Amino acid sequence: MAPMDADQDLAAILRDSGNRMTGPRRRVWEVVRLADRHLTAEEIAAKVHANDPTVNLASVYRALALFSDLELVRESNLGDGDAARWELAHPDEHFHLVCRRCGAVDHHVGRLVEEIREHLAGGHQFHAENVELVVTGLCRRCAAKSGQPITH
Amino acid sequence: MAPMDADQDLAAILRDSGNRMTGPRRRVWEVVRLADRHLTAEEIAAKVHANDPTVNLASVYRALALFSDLELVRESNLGDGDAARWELAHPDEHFHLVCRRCGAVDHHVGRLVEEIREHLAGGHQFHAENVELVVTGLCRRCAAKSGQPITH
DNA sequence: TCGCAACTGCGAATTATTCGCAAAAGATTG
DNA sequence: CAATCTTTTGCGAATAATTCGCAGTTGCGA
Repeated sequence: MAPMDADQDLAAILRDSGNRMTGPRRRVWEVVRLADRHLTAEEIAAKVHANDPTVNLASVYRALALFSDLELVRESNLGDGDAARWELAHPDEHFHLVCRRCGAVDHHVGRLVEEIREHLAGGHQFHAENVELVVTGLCRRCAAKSGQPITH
Repeated sequence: MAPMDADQDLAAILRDSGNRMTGPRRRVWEVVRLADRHLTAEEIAAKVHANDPTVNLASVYRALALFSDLELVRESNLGDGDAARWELAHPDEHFHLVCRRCGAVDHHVGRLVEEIREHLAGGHQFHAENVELVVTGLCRRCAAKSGQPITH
């Protein structure tokens, strides 16, 4: 998908939802779309600034909130309590493996989330919309050297 | 379990882990132990204040952090991004159903979390310690009156 | 090209949580 | 049961992520 197509797509989605295509939104969209992993708002802002240093952090937050409403991106709070992360809202359901020692976040695509949805669909008096599954523990590398002091 | 027993238990656990039994800790423990649902730090502090208004909010946070280390309580971030909630770390695995409209949090005990653990135990290069599953959507009551404006 | 609502940058406000520090209180020992 | 040593507390200030208010700017339909 060439950049311009993605631009056109975004412009169309925005227009159809009564919003405008703007510089900050285009820049944020580029960054999130090309990211290979979760990014915090600060990280996104930093990458945006590489192209256009005039874009404000508040506008990054506003763009992300809008994209989230439009279900273009997905916000997750990965348990560490601190900063939220954003990623492209691709259709594959997945969950996150967060290493409590080194902080690495691994995506894991599989049927698990679907199974949870199915489980909930049967009999539960709850209309599930969003399933957020975060597993914390030790990644392979950190499990290997377990016992050593934690250095962040 | 009479209050004094729980006190004794807490005192023993604290002593064995090289910590001291103190007034603030006892009060926070009482509140969390008797709570029938998740509480935020502010809510816990308010209930603690009913018994002893001199206990500081910072001490509530410190007590909760300690209890969390000792695996007496469990902290969850229920996706809304804002304040964390605490609950007793009972052995039943469970997950949370959060209504995005009225904010109600429902506990759900079942085999689901165990199944997730089993799923992860097989073949994944990750040592899972904590599974946090938060499902957001609409509770029965709110799903019924869906379409009406959201009033928090 | 005009006009106006939508959007932005800026800086200040909010809110949950943590920190530093001096004073207070538990445990331990004599 | 007093002395002491260490942990813990209360307090208020510091942090940090996110949001808000507002005046100025900009996208875009007419």
